[in-house]
Amino acid sequence: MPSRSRRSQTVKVRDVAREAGVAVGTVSRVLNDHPAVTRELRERVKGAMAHLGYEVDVTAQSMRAGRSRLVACAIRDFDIPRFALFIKEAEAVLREAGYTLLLASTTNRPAVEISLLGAFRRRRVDGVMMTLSDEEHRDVREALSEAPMPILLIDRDRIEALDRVTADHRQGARLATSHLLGLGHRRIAMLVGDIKAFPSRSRMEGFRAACSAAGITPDPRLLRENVLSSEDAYRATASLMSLANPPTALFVAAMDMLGGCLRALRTMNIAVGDGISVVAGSDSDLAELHTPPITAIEWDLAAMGRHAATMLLERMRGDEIERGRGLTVPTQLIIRGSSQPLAN
Amino acid sequence: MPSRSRRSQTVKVRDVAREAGVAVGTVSRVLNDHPAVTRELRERVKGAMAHLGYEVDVTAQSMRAGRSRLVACAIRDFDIPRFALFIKEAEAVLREAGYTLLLASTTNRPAVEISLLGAFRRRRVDGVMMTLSDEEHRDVREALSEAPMPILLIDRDRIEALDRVTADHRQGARLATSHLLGLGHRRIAMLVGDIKAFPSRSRMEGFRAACSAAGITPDPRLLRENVLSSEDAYRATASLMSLANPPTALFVAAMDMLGGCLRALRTMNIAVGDGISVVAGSDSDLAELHTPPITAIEWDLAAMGRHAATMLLERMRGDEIERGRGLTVPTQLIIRGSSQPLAN
DNA sequence: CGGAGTCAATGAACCGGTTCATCAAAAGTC
DNA sequence: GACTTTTGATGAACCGGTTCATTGACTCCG
Repeated sequence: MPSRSRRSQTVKVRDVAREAGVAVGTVSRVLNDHPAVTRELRERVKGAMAHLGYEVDVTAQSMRAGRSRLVACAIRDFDIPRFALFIKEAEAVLREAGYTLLLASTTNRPAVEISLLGAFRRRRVDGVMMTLSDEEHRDVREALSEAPMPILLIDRDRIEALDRVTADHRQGARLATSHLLGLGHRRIAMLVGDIKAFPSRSRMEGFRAACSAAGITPDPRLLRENVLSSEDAYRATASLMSLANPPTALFVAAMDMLGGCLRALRTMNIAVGDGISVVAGSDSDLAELHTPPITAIEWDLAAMGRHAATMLLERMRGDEIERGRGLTVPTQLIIRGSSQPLAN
Repeated sequence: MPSRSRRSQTVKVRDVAREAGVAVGTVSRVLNDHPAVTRELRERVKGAMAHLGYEVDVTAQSMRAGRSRLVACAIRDFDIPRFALFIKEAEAVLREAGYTLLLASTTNRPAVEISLLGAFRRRRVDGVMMTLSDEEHRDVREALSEAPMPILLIDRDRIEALDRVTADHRQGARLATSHLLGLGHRRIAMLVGDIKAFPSRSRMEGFRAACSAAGITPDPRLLRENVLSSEDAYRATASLMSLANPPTALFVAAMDMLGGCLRALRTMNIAVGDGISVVAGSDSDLAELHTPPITAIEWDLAAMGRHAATMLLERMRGDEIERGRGLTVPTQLIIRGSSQPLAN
């Protein structure tokens, strides 16, 4: 059937009403399961709908209702493998509740974040889950405060007015660092991502907390920030291992950067575990199946996705809830062969 | 500013028109860059918009225009890491063209696929990119043929009327199999996913083609279909290696299944390369950085995403193009240490 | 039996844009 | 200078649902 003719002959509430011999308002009531319709009419209307092959136009519903049943998710970059778990679970919860997920990537740029917020607003999106490249950015904060729909932050914590779901990166980094210190390491290098964002910031805090608890002052030359890609991790690792006094342990604290780090060590012929201890900031098949397997920090991203969607749904429902609720999922350290006692 | 009061005082075209002292039609023209507006009025209207903080309501536009500027992407399961690359690139191309991406997962079930098509239609989605669990499924085919918007298939090839973007899995599998045969292997086990879907089907074809070219008849006990998760791969590998006459080479031809396979081999203390040769159906950090590194098939998923989005955009534009265009990206074999000559 | 109250059903108005028939003014033509 | 054509601007009608004031029928109660 050619689409042109279909379009012109789509069935509307009026047609259903005529077919069933009722008013359009009654058809609308049936569509929305309004109780004030007699069983008989309800059946008749449903029969007419089935007979004519009627389908509601969600656009028209949205326009009148002022809500779209769309929820947007904007994250830095959704080719981060484990992050897909978050999205998957969130989508499942949202779809269950009748919402459809809109996806966009911010590429970690404030300007994109702001323009996306505008696009979501123009689409009358009912709720937003997102990360932010810089929580202190003036224009971003302004755009957030002007947004008419609820916004939930993913792994960000600095904007008190907004709900958020975070992982306890501070704790994870503290565990990892203490573990390495307990093995005798003193020269521990750390690779983190954008220090303006909560995850890297709190990992750094955890690292420093563990160091100072052990009475150690970290060597600033061993701390590398802004490691945002696997290539960055490669370069940072190569640079660290070329120092006159290289680290004895490497804490690759950013997500999904382990590959670049291991690649550099392999290129330089440095044995993991033996030549240098390695701890990864997030778990993966790679960490688990590497030789030796890599000690890693782990947390439940699927649960984060579920919680995020659930909290956002509550907020969209307009329940009277205090502003800026936070939920934190715990992190844990999985100790494997890549972290070894310091030789001699 | 409380959101309730905002909602009631949103600025509309009427307000802009009044402020600028023009008709609503003129405001609409300015919004849509219609040429028949004098520079002076255009400026005045834009000034009024800026002054009042006007923002179009995309919902209202969609309703009148009959199109939503939404494109839906539905795939089996978007926690397949490398697949995220496809989505990322597709989203970038679509956003550039003014479209927003809707995301949903089909969980590989025909019923879900059909219901999603309904949901997309009700939302007046302008185009769809999707995978299918079973291209021969009657109800799915019917739902596809009744869809009023263009649909592009991702890595599926059986529905002639629809555009498609595929990878040359047949070639990849042929290369991998020939490589193993060339190393002397005769008992080659193969793990594939759902044989009803194009990727697994064509991988199997490539495998058989390579075997028969070498005059070899594959042992059916070594062919395991329906390996859909890492756990399935674990079980299949364990079962294969427990055979009285186990394979000497393992072709893990499904995407992202390598982890489960390697886990099983490690549990059973079978050395990769030495005890058994392994070839992976898709590349990954794990394949590259494993000891020994894993020979793998590789193709450009980012390019697939770009092509898919571009082809769909052309189709949505209504260009007069022949139906059912297909684009295939090549596959190649990256030979690494996990595939070794058969001992003795 | 009359009046209040309940309930189902009605259909016009509305949501916020776009479209298009219509018109006035300016430009072009002879 | 009169007539045609072009161009810019107008605003009512429309897209396809939902909402709500109104109506008519029926129930309840004194």
